Amino acid sequence: MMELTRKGEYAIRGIVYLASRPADQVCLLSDIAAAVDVPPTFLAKIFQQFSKIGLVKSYRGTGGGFILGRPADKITLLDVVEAVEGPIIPNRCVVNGIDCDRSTACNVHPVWMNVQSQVRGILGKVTLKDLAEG
Amino acid sequence: MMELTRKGEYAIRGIVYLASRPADQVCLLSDIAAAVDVPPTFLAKIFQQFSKIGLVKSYRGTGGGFILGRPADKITLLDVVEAVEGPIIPNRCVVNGIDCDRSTACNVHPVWMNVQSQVRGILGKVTLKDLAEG
DNA sequence: CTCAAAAGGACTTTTTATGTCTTTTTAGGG
DNA sequence: CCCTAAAAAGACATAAAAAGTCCTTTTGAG
Ligand code: SF4
Ligand code: SF4
Repeated sequence: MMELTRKGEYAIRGIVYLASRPADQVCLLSDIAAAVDVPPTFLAKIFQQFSKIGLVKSYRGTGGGFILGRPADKITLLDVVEAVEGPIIPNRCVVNGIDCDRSTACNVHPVWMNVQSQVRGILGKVTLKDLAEG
Repeated sequence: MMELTRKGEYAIRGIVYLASRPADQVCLLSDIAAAVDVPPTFLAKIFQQFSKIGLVKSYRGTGGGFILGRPADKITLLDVVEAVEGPIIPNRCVVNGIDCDRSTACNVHPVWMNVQSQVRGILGKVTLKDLAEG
């Protein structure tokens, strides 16, 4: 259970690679895709999602490509994962507001809240800078 | 991401209910299913899985049903979840032996190992006894 | 022998994951 | 202004997993 999808794995590989390049250098999607071994059309979709929420900045047309949307130490693994996979939700009932009718009396509920909190804590402390360097 | 499937949720509800009953009382699957609001045929499959690995003990024929396979404080939430959902695997590369060719040089890899370890730690410390009582 | 209950296996349906393809927009350079 | 490069957008296509149903078989008590 709890398995990251390929989309998530590809997303991480792609943006970590981008973070490993000189910060001011615009990278072609096709180059990134080749470097991290991901189908280019699929990676394109992923980077479109990144672009919408500002994780990367895109330039169109000749000489276009991608750069990070902010410094690598200001983007966490949690940002990246949640961008493409949605929020970290170990169980439906941890979604704010939308909880099952049992949640008040349920002893399992707090366990999932705890899992969510711990996982978010771990992923939120790792930045692209950490991942791109050694 | 990391969402428990319905099967997992149903599994927990079912076995927690069983743990809340007197330990020596054989419970009908149909009663459990009704009590926790799960399709009986689906819950049957789940309890068959439990039975195979000894989480519950089953009795067939007239007067048959299910009881826990061992005391409620010796069954953890991790046991239950892994029984029906398989091992806790945040990413493919954390499976022992089966790792991607990048794993040695990959900085993300240890993060997933950490996530796996934390989640297993949390779920492994919660027993059915904890969940069945208050 | 009969009835009750779980076990097993074959199916079906729905949803999610994993892509591809085509067209459109944007931008730079001659 | 035109041509070309590159990302954005949207419509598909295919495959796999999730979620459940149905039918038959085994087992056991009375
Ligand atoms: S029964 Fe408990 S753990 Fe399950 S969805 Fe409801 S509140 Fe959450
Ligand atoms: S690239 Fe790193 S995180 Fe991704 S599967 Fe390989 S070892 Fe794991």
